[in-house]
Amino acid sequence: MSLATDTTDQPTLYKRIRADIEKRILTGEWPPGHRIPFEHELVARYGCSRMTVNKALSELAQADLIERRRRAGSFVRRPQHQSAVLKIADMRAEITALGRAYGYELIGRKVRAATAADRDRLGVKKAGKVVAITCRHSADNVPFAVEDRLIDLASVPDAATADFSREPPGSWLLHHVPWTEAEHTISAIVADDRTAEALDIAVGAPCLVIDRYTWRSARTITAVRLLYPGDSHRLVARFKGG
Amino acid sequence: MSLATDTTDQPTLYKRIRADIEKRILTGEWPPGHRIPFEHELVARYGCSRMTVNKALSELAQADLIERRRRAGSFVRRPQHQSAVLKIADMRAEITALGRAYGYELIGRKVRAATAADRDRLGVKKAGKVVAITCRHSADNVPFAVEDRLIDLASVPDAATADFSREPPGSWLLHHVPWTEAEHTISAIVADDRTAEALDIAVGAPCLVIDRYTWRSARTITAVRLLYPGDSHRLVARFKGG
DNA sequence: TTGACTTATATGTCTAGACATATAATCGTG
DNA sequence: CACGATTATATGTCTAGACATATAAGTCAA
Repeated sequence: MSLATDTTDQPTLYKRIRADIEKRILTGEWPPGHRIPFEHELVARYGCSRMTVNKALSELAQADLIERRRRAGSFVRRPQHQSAVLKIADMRAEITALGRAYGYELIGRKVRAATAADRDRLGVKKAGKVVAITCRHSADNVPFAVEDRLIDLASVPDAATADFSREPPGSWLLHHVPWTEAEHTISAIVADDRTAEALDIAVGAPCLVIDRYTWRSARTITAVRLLYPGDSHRLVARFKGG
Repeated sequence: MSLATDTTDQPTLYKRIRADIEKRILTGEWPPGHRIPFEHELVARYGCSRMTVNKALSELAQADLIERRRRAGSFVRRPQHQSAVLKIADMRAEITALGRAYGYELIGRKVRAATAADRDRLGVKKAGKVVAITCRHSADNVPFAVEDRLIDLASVPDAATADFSREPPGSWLLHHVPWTEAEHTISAIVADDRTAEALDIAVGAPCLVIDRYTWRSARTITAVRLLYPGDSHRLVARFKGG
């Protein structure tokens, strides 16, 4: 006998249970520290099997909204107020999503033996060959970002012969390297002469910097630095509220 | 008869299945587009019930590593190379995590009727009272960030009487507002006179800006702008690789 | 009071089924 | 050949059990 199934069962049962609990947490009805009803109580309330409420609670635990402790129960977690999910979209997707025309231009490309600076930047010890690429992304023919990239040819030999004059190296890598992990570092600088010219901004104007370091199973793939005009571009990160 | 359970079963079965598949994806053995064995095949391979492999695959789907399509099967997804999880930690936690001494200093605090600019910043229509707070966070007595915050008193009446001279408003809110959602915007500016003085940097030096807008169930709580010296501070975002 | 031992219990995982549902593939028909 | 109807099938959800395990709480002795 399911009593609390008032809402039309458009979503599935476990999703409704999850949404139900989530709502109570987000509205503050169940504040941090509050004990969620035990699984057997929810089973009784929703008139379903334990596996169903378990699935709902497990997902809430995975989303860090609740904490589950054996023998003790499930508790609303304190919000990690200041953590966020930042989505740095693919450059083309990012620009077209703004309803603007994407443009790409290769500025420089060079294959060379890795210098000490290159090795340091890629985080590799052994000497080897690398490709250094400089290019520019634009939106409606206005410079949007300049990209300065290093690809380790020991990890991605094909990059030596790839044609980056039409396809951005980021897109090319996305299609040629199966799966990667990455670390981003965000900082700010002021534009030097070269940057100012490339982005068509004033020398001394603020720039947002994203350094991305990418690897696959402990093997370095690429290191890239993206420079955005700081006053026009914005990264938006939305806290995952479920 | 479980054949492929070679590894010692320290973790649980579904976790081993998940890790197994994840490894093949991350190493590139199963590239994007590759079809994962059907559930019934995995059931046979691991000698377990369907619910167990289903749990493993569901979690991989939730992590966006695979895509599941009815009748067709489960497929390795193309890596969303450039999306990332950015963790903006609590200021105190962030600084102490760096092994540095956290310092806090209230610069200004004022309760006032919301001006048009305040309402715009908070995204509210009706006039009401707000608290405006300016403060500074430091690491080892060196300025780390300046904070400029607006709290909507209609949502958080207690903030009118809270003592922000010792406790940073961020921490106070964390303990007094049950659960919130937030949106972050990251940009770069150059320091003006006031900022330069507060952060003890040169006028014209780059600054990283984080604007955070926080609400709870469609109700505005606070809007805050954090300014970091751009060359010394870095936000690190790690791609979730599972 | 303190520490070691025991017990009760909530969660964690797993099973062997079931029916629902979306859709790829096939089959027929015009 | 093109297009609509049918069918087969993989996933999605759910059940009613089971045993494992961590641990809060209670018990008892030093």
